[in-house]
Amino acid sequence: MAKPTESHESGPAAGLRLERFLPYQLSILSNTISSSIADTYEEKFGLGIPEWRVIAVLGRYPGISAREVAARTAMDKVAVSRAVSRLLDADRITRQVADTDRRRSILNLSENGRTIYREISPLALNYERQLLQTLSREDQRALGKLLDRLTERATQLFNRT
Amino acid sequence: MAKPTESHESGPAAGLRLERFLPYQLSILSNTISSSIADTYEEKFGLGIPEWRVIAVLGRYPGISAREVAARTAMDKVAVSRAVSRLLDADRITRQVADTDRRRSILNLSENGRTIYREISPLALNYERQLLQTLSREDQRALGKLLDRLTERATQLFNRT
DNA sequence: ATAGATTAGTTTCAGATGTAACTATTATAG
DNA sequence: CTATAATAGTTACATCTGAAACTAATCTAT
Repeated sequence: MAKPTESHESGPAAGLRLERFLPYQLSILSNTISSSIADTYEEKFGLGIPEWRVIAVLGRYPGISAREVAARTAMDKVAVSRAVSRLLDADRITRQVADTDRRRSILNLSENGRTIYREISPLALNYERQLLQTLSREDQRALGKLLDRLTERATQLFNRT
Repeated sequence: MAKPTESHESGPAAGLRLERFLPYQLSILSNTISSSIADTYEEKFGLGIPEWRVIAVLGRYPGISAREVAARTAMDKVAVSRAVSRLLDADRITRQVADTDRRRSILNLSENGRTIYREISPLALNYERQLLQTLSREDQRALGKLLDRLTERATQLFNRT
């Protein structure tokens, strides 16, 4: 595999190297992690990431509506609807109609779903721990802050037309 | 919107809060940034992210093959193939057959493609700059290192069956 | 030289995803 | 009250995407 001649470019584009470009780096990192996790969820529980997110949030906030699930998972309502319908099919959650507002659903983990939640949560946390092991405590804290700040900033930049 | 009762859970799953879960945070951040950028590329140049990545890498490494593009963009060969065929249709790149190996293609930006590259690169870099503005120089450097280290680590963890 | 294995790239099929349209219900303005 | 708007959730459609099968060319071992 011959090393390709690097362009002797200069001018406006000279600084753009994909592998140093933050959005690209983030995308690679996020995809690597997500697909690694997705493989585990899929293999062990037959769960996709959207379904897993719904379970995670229902484990923590029982009885919320699909709308609230969407808000807490950054999924859109269509994705939630689909995930919910699969989880219902597999008897992993239950749904009732809210009697105060009959448009609204009340979602809960079924016994089955709770079992999955209890089994999968430690796996998730363990995976995260393994990832973070490569960083010092201090770096871990720093990372969290940096990501929070960037997320806020990205949302700002995104929301101006 | 009533605040949902928080689960009084304890035990193995007690620590899992989605919004503090690194894979989730990364996914949100990456998606926010990517879709913000994608909108710009799409609106101004009619380019999707895969096409943009191919252009970016060909701008820097003219004459490489589809296989090498894939290696440098972390796209799979199918995605590259599709991006290449769209770029060819739009006359943004050229393709010749390598005479040393007639399976291999030799890809280059067309004049048209070079123009796009020159226009879009500064936009990309500018967007990145705007993002990073929220961080001090030092934090920017720290971020880069942290992401590199995590990426390496994630690849490790991912590649062991 | 030639059979089998590898590699580059494309095509196909099936499932995932996003946008917009739609249904049912509740809220609001007059 | 009633008409209109707004909200929760689902469905339909069109596009995207990944995995696997496929084609063509090259390599390798005998």
